[in-house]
Amino acid sequence: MSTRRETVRQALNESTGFRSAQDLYANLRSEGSKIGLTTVYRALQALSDSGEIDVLRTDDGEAVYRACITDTHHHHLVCRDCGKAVEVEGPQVERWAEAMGTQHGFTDVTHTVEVFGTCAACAAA
Amino acid sequence: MSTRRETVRQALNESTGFRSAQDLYANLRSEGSKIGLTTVYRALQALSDSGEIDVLRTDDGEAVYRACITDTHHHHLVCRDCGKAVEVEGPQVERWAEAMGTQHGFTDVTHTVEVFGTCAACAAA
DNA sequence: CGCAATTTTGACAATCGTTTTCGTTTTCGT
DNA sequence: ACGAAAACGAAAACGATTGTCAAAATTGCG
Repeated sequence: MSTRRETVRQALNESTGFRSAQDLYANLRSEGSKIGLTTVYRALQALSDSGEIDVLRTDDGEAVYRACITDTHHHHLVCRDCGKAVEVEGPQVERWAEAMGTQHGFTDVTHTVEVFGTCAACAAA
Repeated sequence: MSTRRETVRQALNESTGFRSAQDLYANLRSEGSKIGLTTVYRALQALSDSGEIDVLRTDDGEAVYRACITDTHHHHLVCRDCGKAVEVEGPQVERWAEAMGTQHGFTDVTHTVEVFGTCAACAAA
C-alpha cells in the first residue's frame, strides 16, 4: 500500500462531488505535493478496480471519480459551472428503473442517473 | 441538406445498435465511399444537435451514436452483454429531475439516465 | 545494519479519439 | 453561367489517458 495512493484517496474523500484526474492532480500540485500525473491516474485506477471509488464519464469524455461516501444508493445534482454537487435520492427513479428492466425481460438491473444544472450562485454571476 | 449527412444518417439507420464514429467511417470507406473522417464527425454532431440521433459514452470514453426511433425525450435500457438497447420513457424521472433542480436552487436542469441489465437472451446463455 | 531484489514513482513520449484549420470543391440563387 | 456561401477532406492540433523506462523508495534476508 503506497503513500501516494492514500494521498489520492484522501483528496477524493475531502471532495464533495466528482473530480477529474487532471483536476485532482492540479489540486495536489498546488498544495505543494510533488506527485506526478501518471501516479494520480494509477492510483485512481487501482482504487476504482478495488471498488473503493466510482467512475463515470462526462459528456465530453472526461473520466470523473468520486469516493463512495455513503452506502445508501443516491445520485448527484451537479453544477455545470462550479462543479458543486448535491446528493439527492429518488425512490421513484429506483422503482422506475427496476420496472423498466423487468418489463423488458432484463435481469440484474443497475442504473446511472446524473442531473446537471446551474446552481444559484453561478446563475447570479 | 448535404448528401454526405444523408449518407451517415442512412448508415446509422441501417444499424441495429450503437456505432462509433470510427466504426461508421471504416464501414463507409469499405463500401467504396470517399467520405472523410472529418465529415463523419461533423454529420454526427449535426444530427445529434438536431436531436435526430442519440449519443452516449462507452466506459473507455468513446462516443457512440444511435438513430432515434422516436422523437420524444427518452432513455436507454442497455444489455451489458450484447449491447442491445431498448428505448424507454419515464415521465416520472423527468419530473423528479426537474423537482430536484428547483428544490436546490438549480436552473437550466438537464439529466442523463442510463439503465443497464442483462437481456433475456444473454441471461439464457 | 547492509545490500540486492522488487516495487513504486514521475518525467516524458506515445496513443487515440475528436476537433480545428485551411485550401479546394460543390451547391444554390439569380 | 457566375459569384457567394456552404460543405468537404487531408492533415495538423488537441487533450485526456496510457506506456516506457530509469531513478528512488521500500522490502527481504543474511
